[in-house]
Amino acid sequence: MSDPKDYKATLRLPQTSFPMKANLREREPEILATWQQGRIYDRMLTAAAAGGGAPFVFHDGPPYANGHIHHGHILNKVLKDIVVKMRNMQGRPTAYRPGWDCHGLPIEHAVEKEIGRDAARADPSGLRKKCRVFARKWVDSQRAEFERLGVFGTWDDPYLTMTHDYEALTLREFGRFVGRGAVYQGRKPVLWCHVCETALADAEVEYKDAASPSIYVKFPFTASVGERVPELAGCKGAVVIWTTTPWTLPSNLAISFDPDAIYVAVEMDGEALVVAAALQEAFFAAIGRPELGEAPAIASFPGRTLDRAACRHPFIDRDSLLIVGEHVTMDTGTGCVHTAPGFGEDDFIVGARYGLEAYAPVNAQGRFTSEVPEFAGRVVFDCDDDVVAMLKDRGMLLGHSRFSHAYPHCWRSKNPVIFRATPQWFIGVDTPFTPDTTPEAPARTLRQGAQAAIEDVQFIPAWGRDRIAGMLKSRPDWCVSRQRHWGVPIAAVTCSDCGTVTTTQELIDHVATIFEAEGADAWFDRELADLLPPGFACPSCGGANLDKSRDILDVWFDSGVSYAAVMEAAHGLGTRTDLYLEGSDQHRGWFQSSLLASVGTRGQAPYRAVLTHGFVVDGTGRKLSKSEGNYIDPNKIIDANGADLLRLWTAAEDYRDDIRLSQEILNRLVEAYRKIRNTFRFMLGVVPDFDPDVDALALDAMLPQDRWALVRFGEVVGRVRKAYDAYEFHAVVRTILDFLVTDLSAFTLDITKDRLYCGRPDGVERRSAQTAVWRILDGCLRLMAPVLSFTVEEAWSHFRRPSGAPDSVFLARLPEASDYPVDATLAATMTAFLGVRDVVLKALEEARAAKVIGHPLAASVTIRVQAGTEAEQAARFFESALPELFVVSRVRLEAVAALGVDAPATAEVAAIEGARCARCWNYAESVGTDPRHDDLCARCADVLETLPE
RNA sequence: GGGCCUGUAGCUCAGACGGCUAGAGCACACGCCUGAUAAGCGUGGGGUCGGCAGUUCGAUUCUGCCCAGGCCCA
Repeated sequence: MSDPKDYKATLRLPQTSFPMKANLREREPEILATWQQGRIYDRMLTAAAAGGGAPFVFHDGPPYANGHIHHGHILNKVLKDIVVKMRNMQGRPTAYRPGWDCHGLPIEHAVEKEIGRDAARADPSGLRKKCRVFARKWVDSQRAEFERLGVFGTWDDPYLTMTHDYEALTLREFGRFVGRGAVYQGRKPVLWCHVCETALADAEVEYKDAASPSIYVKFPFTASVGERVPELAGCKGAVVIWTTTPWTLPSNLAISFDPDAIYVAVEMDGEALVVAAALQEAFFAAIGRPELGEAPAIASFPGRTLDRAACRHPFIDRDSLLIVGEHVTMDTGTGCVHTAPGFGEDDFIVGARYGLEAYAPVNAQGRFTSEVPEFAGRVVFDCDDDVVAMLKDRGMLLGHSRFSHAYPHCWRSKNPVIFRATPQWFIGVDTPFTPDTTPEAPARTLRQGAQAAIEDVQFIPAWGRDRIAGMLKSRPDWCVSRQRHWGVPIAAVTCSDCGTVTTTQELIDHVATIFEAEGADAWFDRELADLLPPGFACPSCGGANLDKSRDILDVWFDSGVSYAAVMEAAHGLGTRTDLYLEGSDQHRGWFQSSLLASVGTRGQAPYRAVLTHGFVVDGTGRKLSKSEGNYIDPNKIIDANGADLLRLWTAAEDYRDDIRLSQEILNRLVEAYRKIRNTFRFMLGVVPDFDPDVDALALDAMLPQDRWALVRFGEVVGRVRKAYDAYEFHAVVRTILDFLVTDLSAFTLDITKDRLYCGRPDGVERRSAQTAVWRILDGCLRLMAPVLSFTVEEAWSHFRRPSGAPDSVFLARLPEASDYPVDATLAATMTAFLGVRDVVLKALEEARAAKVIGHPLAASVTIRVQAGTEAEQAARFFESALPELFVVSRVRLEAVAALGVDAPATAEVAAIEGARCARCWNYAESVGTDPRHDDLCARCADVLETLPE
């Protein structure tokens, strides 16, 4: 007789070339290369289309082509990729054409820094060419980073908002708004540096502490005040405002009140002063009359009472309208807010509601124009003291001090900036119109149209609709012009004879045609005469002395028309896409600009569904920032653990809320990843000699416990598919992981080891287990492919597939629940049985603790169940398999009339007597009964006889 | 300050017309195994369901306020 160890060679122990160590850092790039060489993305689309399923139209929101990608990009792109792969694997061909937003200030800013401001100003065309190169560089960089994540798409043919055709289309879409009369030229306050003589973007200002004058000013009542508030009829008095910019007082057109707040009129020195009740005390203290802080009011009324009444301007011969606005706050001042629509954003918005003009008698150098004769020609900041003096002379000044606060300064000149109303182009949201595409529809405004359109959109999560609706409700007209160079120029001309500024759809279409051939650079490079339609003249005076407009379009307009540029124009995929998927900041950004662009021209939303995800935050829920030290470099994660870990992270977290990222979370995910990988590996290891075409057993030939595994997996498949359809990827991961851990690793795979290792290689017992494992592995791989793309593809390449199965998992379909048996009776029996099993496992643990046994195969178990219960029925059903199901050597089952405990069963564990089979390690009475193998059980002896030497 | 949203064990997630001792996986502790081995199996501990009020016979689940955090505005 030989050494017992030799029997190991007679077992079918797990064997696979799929390595335990993932080493994704090296392996993922190899897999990427095979995808590229095999054109797997293209073939995936073809395979999906083969089933005749309806295409799913998905449209990528373009990231900004500047800088390396960060976690937010990763989250977003991987979510999109999961959608694309999942849909294709459902048989719905889903193309993914990534895009980039290429125009705009940040790039222009960066290039300007590089070449210097003077050079940029002197040669806009040269600046644009450098911007184009800069954007292209980052497109290439980000593309490589996105591809490394395993994201499928037409990376060799992305859409860029700076290509000729895109620029032309952007302008044409703008022309459609012009054509229907929705575009007007108006004025709007923008941040302005009077030293640089230029408009600034928010990103170009720095806030620094500065001391400003702080003054309280009286605006005397007109008779209208007494008409609204009877107590004040015929009474001498004034509304009191507070400001830190005295120079804006000549431009005051109104005073804003909080409509709901209570205001009081308090007598001081024979005069009624109106301030907010909440600020009465602070106000009188500030002007040195604290004794009036709690003085009784002559009158008390909500702000709305004074709506559209008027006061007199303190030193100019005109009225100041009393209005209400929600921007009024009660933290400082008097609650009565000085409103100069030409010099403040809030002022402008609230003023527009009352039809007040953006009055701004200040030129580009920051000097008053002749409209303000007292100060004409002087820089506004230098006039503060004189304004104060003038107020004092007229008895309109109530208090004067210095006030230190954060004030915006120009990033370049370091001078304080002002808001200044400048000419801009607007798309009116309250102008009624009829969309081009549905001329028969009744006219309505862009606002109304957009509000109606989102009713027909599915929002995931549902509150997205409320959020957009809230913004639509209060949004002002869309200011679409910018005083910049890097963008799509607004094709407009100024008549040097009469000063009229003109743009028409005809002009725009003509220019757009030139852009198609030469790009928007043509506007800068060519003479105006070359750009105009033949015979074009000033529509106002007929003059031909025209100048080019130097404004460009808001980049949100560029990306807002991407649905038209990409889906309609390029792919012919119709005017409405199935899904937009972006971060929740895009409710104000791209979701809204796209909505307005589409509703304004086509009368409908550009999307059928909008999915939003939250932002990436750290382990405690705070935003990530490099200065806070809570930033984890994504490249380090990829280097250490592979892109699949980031894909798993993306999928495993519930993106509807903010998504947390921390080292602990990554560590947990690494554990989960290992579990998944090891389980795949084990399953691959037990089926290397299983040919699904010839070795698979029919369901009724399988052992019931194996059949149950398929029933159970069918439930998992159903749940996972439902989760995919609802875009609940964290439920996908959770469902699969729980199944893998609980049902497979700890049960099915554990209990079938004996049959898989020791059973006759082609015997029914072994083939039954292999059939279950093979089918579950096959299904699991396909289910997980959209998430763990690299790992699954790797596993798939080590997996023995049926003949004719595709070589890439992405050419396969997701499994369907109907691929697996449904057997409610078997499922219920197993559920009852698992209750009994828990009792046995606990008893085994106690026996282990008491040193009665070590390995469970050394145990003999006696279980008692109550007669007539589900537990008895289940135990009887599995009676012959009980040792296997408990992984013990012997089980005695007894049914008793009364169990006496509140449990489905009781169990007693004893150390087993007898001999242990040297091959399968079971203690069996049959050991030694076969004379040819005196150290083996009967089963193993039989098996050994059938094995070739 | 406003709009929208979030807050259940160390981590990721379930849950509930308001009603039994609030669940799972991981992590942790202890133990077993050494024929999934930089693996595998078992058992166990752990939560005043962000806080405070209110409605109710009863609230983690409904309402209000507060605190913490996020996005977008201001």
